[in-house]
Amino acid sequence: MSASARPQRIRSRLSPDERISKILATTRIMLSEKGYEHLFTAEIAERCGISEATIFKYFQTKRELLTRVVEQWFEELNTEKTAPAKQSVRQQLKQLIWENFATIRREPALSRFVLMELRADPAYKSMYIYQLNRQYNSRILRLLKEAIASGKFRGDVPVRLLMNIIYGAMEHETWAFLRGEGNFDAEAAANGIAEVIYRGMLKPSASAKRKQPVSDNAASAAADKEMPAASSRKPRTVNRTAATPAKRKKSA
Amino acid sequence: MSASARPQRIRSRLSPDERISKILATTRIMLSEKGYEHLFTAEIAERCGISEATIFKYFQTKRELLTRVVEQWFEELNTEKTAPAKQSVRQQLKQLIWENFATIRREPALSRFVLMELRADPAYKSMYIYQLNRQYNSRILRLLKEAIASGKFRGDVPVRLLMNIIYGAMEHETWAFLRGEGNFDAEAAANGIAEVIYRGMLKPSASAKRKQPVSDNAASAAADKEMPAASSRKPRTVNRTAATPAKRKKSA
DNA sequence: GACAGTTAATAAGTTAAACTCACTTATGAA
DNA sequence: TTCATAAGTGAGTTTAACTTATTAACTGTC
Repeated sequence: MSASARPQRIRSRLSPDERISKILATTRIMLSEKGYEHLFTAEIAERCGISEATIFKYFQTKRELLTRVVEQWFEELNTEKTAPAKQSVRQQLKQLIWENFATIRREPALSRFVLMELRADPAYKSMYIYQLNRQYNSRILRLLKEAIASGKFRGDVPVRLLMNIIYGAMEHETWAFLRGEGNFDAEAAANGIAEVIYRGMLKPSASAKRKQPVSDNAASAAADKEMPAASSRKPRTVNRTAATPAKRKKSA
Repeated sequence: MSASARPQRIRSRLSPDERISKILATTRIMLSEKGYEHLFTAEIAERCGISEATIFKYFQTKRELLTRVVEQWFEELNTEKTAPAKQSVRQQLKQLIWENFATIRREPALSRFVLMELRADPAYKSMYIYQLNRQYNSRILRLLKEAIASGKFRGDVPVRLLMNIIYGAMEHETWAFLRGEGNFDAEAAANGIAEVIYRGMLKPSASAKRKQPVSDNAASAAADKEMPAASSRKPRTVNRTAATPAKRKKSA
């Protein structure tokens, strides 16, 4: 076999931007497939059809590469705005929580990486991903602030605490799923969380409208209209990526 | 200097139990000092005055060693029971949450390890630490169940969800601290979480006792009486330690 | 269409830290 | 005193992230 056997190095030689895109895209797919702890730079390189050294030409560390992947993901998420749909606060809250669950379900590996690795990073708050995360959370934040400002919600609980309750609850509802223990009921969970928060925050005076029907199924399906503008707050002076390398990185 | 210079190998040669105890104790101290990502088996060995190989004689992996450390910690925590103090549900809830915060503050590094590493382990639910964690949580769980059973709390929200809300909230309130960004206000956070949960769960009918004074400071200081027995549920068929090695562990 | 300068890409390393194994030696029982 | 047992270790191996010296693909110039 092999008539004209020339090993012929058909090296592709892309522009940095193209190469970086390709590495990021491949990494994202592989991260979803294998999960963080089973993802190796050597394999990423192989799948990209390049050498490992090339990856490290464009990314200082493996961690930086993964962080960039997650940043891209969040940028996507922050683009696809959903409808603010004139609903009750109660329904909006549930809807936003449900959407958050949907995001986690769509990308378990990426979510896991954020929760496990990035959030615990000592430099987290100075990372770009922190800003992106804030932006992602801003819809719920705005809803809560408005509900308080308008007098529907009580003013004696800090919004920050409310956010922590809501996001903490979502994460906890989600851990078994992220561990690979099967699906979770986003509908029920979103409803439950929204319910407790809503009832816990409703102003006593506002309970003229007594005994609302607590059930509220359906209303899932993520809508996709535009939102005014409002949330185009730019990251302040934040390192794009660049956090603690934490691992190795000798001779810095 | 050095009159009778004899290198003299004063090898200690302890019994397995003693050696294991010493390694565990040393590891716990070092984990608190350095944190998980900067803790190396070589250093642990050095501080124990033994060779690295000895550590691996008694612990299959570094992860197993750390897991054992955390198990011991939880066993301690589950022993030091605090007073059930006949207080209102609202006050008990706050108190228990506050105690949980106090535990995290006392051992940030151990807490971080549990939250970051163990909880995300695919085998988490079959690990001994999962049982210990359940036992640790059982006080809040019991409180909630009783509040529901007695009719004080509504019955339309699953206790599991309530637990997730409470523990999720605590974790989120705690992350900045665990990242090393300074202290947190356990008093305020415990009060806020208890407040939202309590109001969110209170049965409408029970609001005859209208407008309770919401403030409720002090009441911190962990008491330390005994509790009946009640929570001596044995771990079912659960591996002591033994989870996914996840890293290395070749030629298994 | 040869030449040179630039820079994408890589082969062949190095390093760190978890883990292994063949061997050594303290100890206690006979 | 001897010897079996098992605690302990020195000197590895392995793996996967990261480095560096070098090669060669492309670009513009004449």
